[in-house]
Formats: sequence, structure tokens, C-alpha cells
Amino acid sequence: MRREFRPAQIGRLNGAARPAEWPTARIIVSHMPAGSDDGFVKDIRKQSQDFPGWYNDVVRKAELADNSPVAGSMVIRPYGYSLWENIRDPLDALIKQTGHENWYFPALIPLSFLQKEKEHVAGFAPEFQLVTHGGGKELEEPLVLRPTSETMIASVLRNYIQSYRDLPVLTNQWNNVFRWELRTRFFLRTREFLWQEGHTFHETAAEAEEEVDRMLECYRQICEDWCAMPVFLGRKSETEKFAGAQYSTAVEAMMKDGKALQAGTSHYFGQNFTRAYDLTFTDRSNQREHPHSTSWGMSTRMVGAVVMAHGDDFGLQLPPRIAPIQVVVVPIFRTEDEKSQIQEALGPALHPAAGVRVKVDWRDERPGFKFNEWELKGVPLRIEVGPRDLAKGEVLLVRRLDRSKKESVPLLMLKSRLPEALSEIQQAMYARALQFRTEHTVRLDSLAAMVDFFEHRIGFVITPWCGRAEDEKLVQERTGGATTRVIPKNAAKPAGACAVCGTPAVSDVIWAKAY
RNA sequence: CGGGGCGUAGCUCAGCCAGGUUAGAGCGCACGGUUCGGGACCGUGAGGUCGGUGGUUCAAAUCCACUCGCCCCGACCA
Repeated sequence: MRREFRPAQIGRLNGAARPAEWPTARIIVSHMPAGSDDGFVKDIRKQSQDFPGWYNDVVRKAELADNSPVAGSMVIRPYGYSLWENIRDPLDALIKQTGHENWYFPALIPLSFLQKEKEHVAGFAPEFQLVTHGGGKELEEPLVLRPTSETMIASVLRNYIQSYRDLPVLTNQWNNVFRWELRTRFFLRTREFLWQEGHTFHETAAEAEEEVDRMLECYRQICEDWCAMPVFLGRKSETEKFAGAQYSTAVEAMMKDGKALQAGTSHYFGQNFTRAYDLTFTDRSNQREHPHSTSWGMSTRMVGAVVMAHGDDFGLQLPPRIAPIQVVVVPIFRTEDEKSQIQEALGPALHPAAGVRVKVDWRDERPGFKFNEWELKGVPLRIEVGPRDLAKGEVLLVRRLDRSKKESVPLLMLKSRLPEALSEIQQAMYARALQFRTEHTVRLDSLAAMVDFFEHRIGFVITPWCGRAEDEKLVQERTGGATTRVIPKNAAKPAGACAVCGTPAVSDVIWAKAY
């Protein structure tokens, strides 16, 4: 139901064509020694038996993040931060390509700012973290550690927006935000997290609404084309929308436990905020008008999404386009002589100019240990090279996707084969995630069927819906927590009755248990 | 905030019920050696205010009181 996956260019690869006269690769299926692949993985709990435990173990053992001295806040370690950068950078590029400029606004927001928009403050007040003292004295007015910056930005942009000629103003900022969460989880919900928040101001409602769609589309691209994670796009229900928004939209992805994860949101505010902050401009007929504004955000939560969308019992699986290390080389040698032979042989093939993110693991560990460790860390492609391979002028290529298959590749072909293999993996991961989602998404038309589904199965349920909040409450109670995720975009208007209450349906809606 | 559990080495834990030399194990770490194609092995070594405070006792990781912190389950969430 979603568009075709667009064959992606892999990162900075230059896709060199393969000369026809070169030898072709052979796929061999190796048999691992008994006992080595019986599903027992040291250090991490099994995904199938304890999903939250598995997630926690993987995040820590793969060195993405760890607990910190501050309750509810985590430390993002270099491997995890690099992964975030590989999501952030293409998103930043998209944001700039669509005409936005990066700003920076203060992290401390006067409490009174947040109190001006009624629904907004009602939605966020429980999550405020206040700064009450400075320079050893109590402040006249407490400052809130920003939970989001709508209020600050509206207050600042008042000064820069005067005329329709100043519009649109398309801002974005990369920062950290703070929310006093009760139950925290690595990347998914912490008391401090990193994100980008875009805030835009427009002359007309139509223009602002186009902006909302445009940025949601950017999020779709990041999720699908970069993170190999299919998403449903759509509008949030009234109960699920952002506090203060006229309506909210989101991209929703399916995790391997069948739960939904909101991977990005884009909101239309109408004139709610600009009215509350008395932000006005003179329109084309010389009338004072409030601009229509939007905001949209994507956060470090994406890292958690990638972990839960692709990982397995052996650990992480990273899509090549965002993997910090795309190819890891495990050299196999005994003597210094064998070591230098490997170095010589690999040199030209793995030159940085090849544009692939490669790491050669020269550590003094046994190869088997390295295989397991890099699989845990989700590196998409591994090269094994030892004396036996060099004698044949070949190396072994192993994909994280299907670990038991080893492909024998002539050294001469390596430079062209790597980008090609990475591209294949990227597409295979998307296809696999899409298949998983398809297999775990059903269309139902009664509450009884929904209750039964959420009792016995995992995944998404699509039903016709009338749009009433009471239905959401009822479903949530009866199903042990399923909520509406999105009203899918461009879905045909259903002819039938609401699956929950039987009144005429207005649209389809997707139900799921969610993070 | 309600219900349940746990604090002993960097990590996972034993020891506590029946108080008694110098507080233990595995993993990890450091050094040396043998190894190296799917998580190697041997030897040596470093590492502890037993969460904190107070009490009982000749003597407390162990018993008592208080306190702090963490984890899990319910109400809110990018």
C-alpha cells in the first residue's frame, strides 16, 4: 500500500560498474560448528522471550548508550552517537533543501511564556523542569528547561515578522529538550533527549498545511530510504494530537514486537500560537493578521526505532546507509608475515577513496570472538580474509542478514562488489521489514475481533472509525492498551460502519499498542 | 503516588535465616606465555567505606531501627 522502495545510493559510495571480464562471485553456504549457532548468545536476552530485556541488553552491549549518574537520562556512546549522526545529517540536508534555516534559541524559557497558550501548558506542565535559582539568589520568575520551543520561537519571531513580505519564515533548530518522564527507556523515552524542531510561519493556512505535509514526507524518506523502516503516514486523532495543535500528523513504524512507534510528527497550529503570542503581520490588503504556524520534530528516538525494527537474537542489524561501520574486516593470521600479506592485499581494495565506511579489526582477539561482537553491533557486511583466501586471491563476504552464507569474492572485484552488496542489503532490509509489517497488519470490522486480535496476536489493526474519543477509550480498556495511531493518508473513505460503535464511519484508522 | 523486589569488586551474584580468623566465585581488567577460519587456555596480579546513619553485642555484610538509591507492575508520554 506504500510506494515502491526507491533504490538508494549507499551513503557516499561511488557505484563503480563491474567490468564484464572479471570473474563472478560464488556463494557458498558454510556450516558452523555444532553448538555455535543454537540460538544461545552470550550477554543478551532473547528477543522472542523478553523483548524489553533484549532491547535493553542490545543497547548497552552494542555500546549505543548506557545509564548515567542522572536518573532518567542516558549517556549516548560514540557508536550510538555516530548512528544518530547518520540519521541526523541526511535529515538536516533535507530540511535545508526544503528551504529551512537553522537557528538556535535558548534552552531556558520564562515560565510565563509557556502559560500563554492554554492547551499547550495543560499538556506540558506535568513535565516541566524548573530553574529557580541563579547566582545564589532566587529568580524573580522561574525558568523552564524547554520541553519544546513553540513559545520561545513565537516570542522571538514577533520582532522579525512585520509584513507578508517577511513570510514565510522557515526555522529549524537542533537541540536537547527536557521532559520529566516517569518510566524511561533508552532512546525511546528519557528525561533529556536530542532532536530537531522545525517551526514555520506562513501567510495562509493552505501554505502552512502544505508545509506540514512536506515535512512529514521528509520524515518518511528518512525512515524508509535511510533507516529501511516502512511507515504509515497519517493524521492523529483528537486525543492523540499535540497539545495546542489544530491537528497533528505522524509517521508510525512497526517494531518487531508488533508495537507501533511514532517516528516523527508534524503539526498544524493554525493561528493558535501566533494569536496567543500576539504575533502579527500586515497582509496584502493592509490588514493586521496572525500568521499560520507549524512545527515538526524527529528525535534520537529514531535510534531505538532502528534497533527494534531490525534487530534479532544476535543483536543489532543496521541498514547500510546509516551504519557507522558498513564493512568490518576480520583478518585471520598467525604470524607477522601473514599479517603483512593481508595488509598488502587489502590496501588498494579498501582505500578510503572507495567511499565505503570500513574498519579493519586488528585487535589481538580470536576471529570467532570478533565475528560475534561485530554481529552484535549490527555491522551489515563482514570480510573474512586469511592465508587460505589470499592463496586463491579471494576474500569471504558475510552479510549480517544471513550469517551462515559466505560469499567468496575475488580481491579484484572487492571494490565494486562492496557498494553493490551494501545496496542489496539496504533493499533487503526494507523488504523484510515491509513483509513483517504486512504479515502483522489486519483489517477488522468489529470490537470483538479487535479484542481477540490484541489478546492473541501482535501488530496493527485497521478498521473503519467514526472518530469519537469514547471509542478510543473503550478500545484501550478492552484491548489492554491499544490506541489509535494514525488515520492513514489518502485512504479511501470506508463505506461501512465504525468497528467500535456501529455508527457511520468517517475514515479508516490504525490501532496498535504503542511506545 | 499505590503494590512487589533488590542494594556485597567494573558486571552478575554467593555468604545473611542459626553473628566469630585476613569477605568469596564467575566474568571483565593488567602482565607473561601458549593460541588464532564461529565467543581459547594456563599462570600471576590489581581491584571492596559489604548503599548510608544510628543501635544491640566482647564481636555485625549477617540482628534491630531509620534513611537513601535502584529495578519491576499500575495512572502520563517525542
